[in-house]
Parts: sequence; structure tokens; C-alpha cells
Amino acid sequence: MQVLSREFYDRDTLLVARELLGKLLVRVLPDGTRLVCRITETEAYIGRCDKACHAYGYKYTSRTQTLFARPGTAYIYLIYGMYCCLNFVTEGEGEPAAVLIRAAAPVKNGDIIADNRFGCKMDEMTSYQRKNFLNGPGKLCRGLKLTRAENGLDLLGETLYLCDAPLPAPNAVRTGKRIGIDYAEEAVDFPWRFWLEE
DNA sequence: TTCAGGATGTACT
DNA sequence: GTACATCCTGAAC
Repeated sequence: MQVLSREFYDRDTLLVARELLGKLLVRVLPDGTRLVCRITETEAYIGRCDKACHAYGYKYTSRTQTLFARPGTAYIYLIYGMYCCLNFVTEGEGEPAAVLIRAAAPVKNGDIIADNRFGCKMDEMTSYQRKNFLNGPGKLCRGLKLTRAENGLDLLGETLYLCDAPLPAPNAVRTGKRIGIDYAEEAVDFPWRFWLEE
């Protein structure tokens, strides 16, 4: 299984966001357990021109400094006081841009992911829990045990990385507006969200 | 099935 | 003090 290279992330953010669909996300827990899931929904955030991006206009603070790191870095931040969101930094170092991972589907060790989410095994989940398993950025981080402690991790390291997978069929990819950025003025309508039809 | 409201803490003004 | 790239619960239908 081929690990995605730094060059994969060192490209136009919209292209990376689209091509991340279908790729395998691997999270290695401290005890060595590998949690694997398939990325099904992403959003692009580009500080250069996007009011929804934390680093809009190259704003550099203690929170946003990770966005300026080299491509292939994990940017994880706390939102609404209790949830974390996972992003992958893209474009060259010093160019603040990233792709938010909004949703995924379990591939390996799903029982452990289900335990992190609901405290039970996959086949013990209710149908409501099945529908709401990893279909949001906060839920994904909870399931994979990702917190701000993992902010700044190198995606070419041992703890968190991606593996290549064939590109999905073009007609399986949907495009639309991003979620939860109503404050972002003209950027509200940018079609920078990508997802796989199930 | 949808919907309103609350939880919760950090960054930034 | 205010806003926030969210999620869960409980009530109504």
C-alpha cells in the first residue's frame, strides 16, 4: 500500500480536496492499533482569498501557525468548546491552506472506532448510530481518537498517514457549498465541498 | 422524520 | 464579551 507523498499535498488545494476522496486514512494508536477509514467528504480552505479560512489574509496567530507549515502536516483545532476537526495542510510552506476531512467510512478495526464513538461494537450500534457514525468532522476525530495533541503531526510519519487508492469514478463525485460558514460573506457560496455519493 | 436549544472552552476583539 | 469549519438530546409530528 503506497503512502501518499509530500508532493501530493504540495498542489492546488481544490485539486487535493477532490483527489482525497476515496483515499485511506490510517490512524495508529499509542498501543500500535491501526484504525483505517476511507475518506468520503472534504472541504477546501485557502487563506489567500477565503474569509472562511482561519488564516484569511495570511493571519498568523498561535492557532493558525500550523496552517503555514509545510504541506502534508495535520492541522487539528478545537471547535465549539468540545469537538476537534482534522485538516491536511496543502500548498507550499508559508501558504496557509488546508483540506478539512468531514466524513469517512470504516475499513479496518471498525469495532474500536465504534467503541470510541458509542462505547459498543459495530454490530451493536442502533440504525440511528449507523447513519451518524463518521459523517461529520467532530465525529470522525472522536472515532479516531484525534485531539489537539495531534496538531502539527507530519502525515509522512508513523502516527497518522494516508494510503493511495484508485480515483473514484468522476460521476460519483459531488460538489457544493461548504457547511457551517454563514459568516464568511462572499465565500459562503464557493463550491469548495466535495463528497462521494454512496 | 425533522427541529430547536444547550453544551462547552479557546481564540480573538 | 463574542463567535465559533459541531453534535446530541428530547419533543413534536
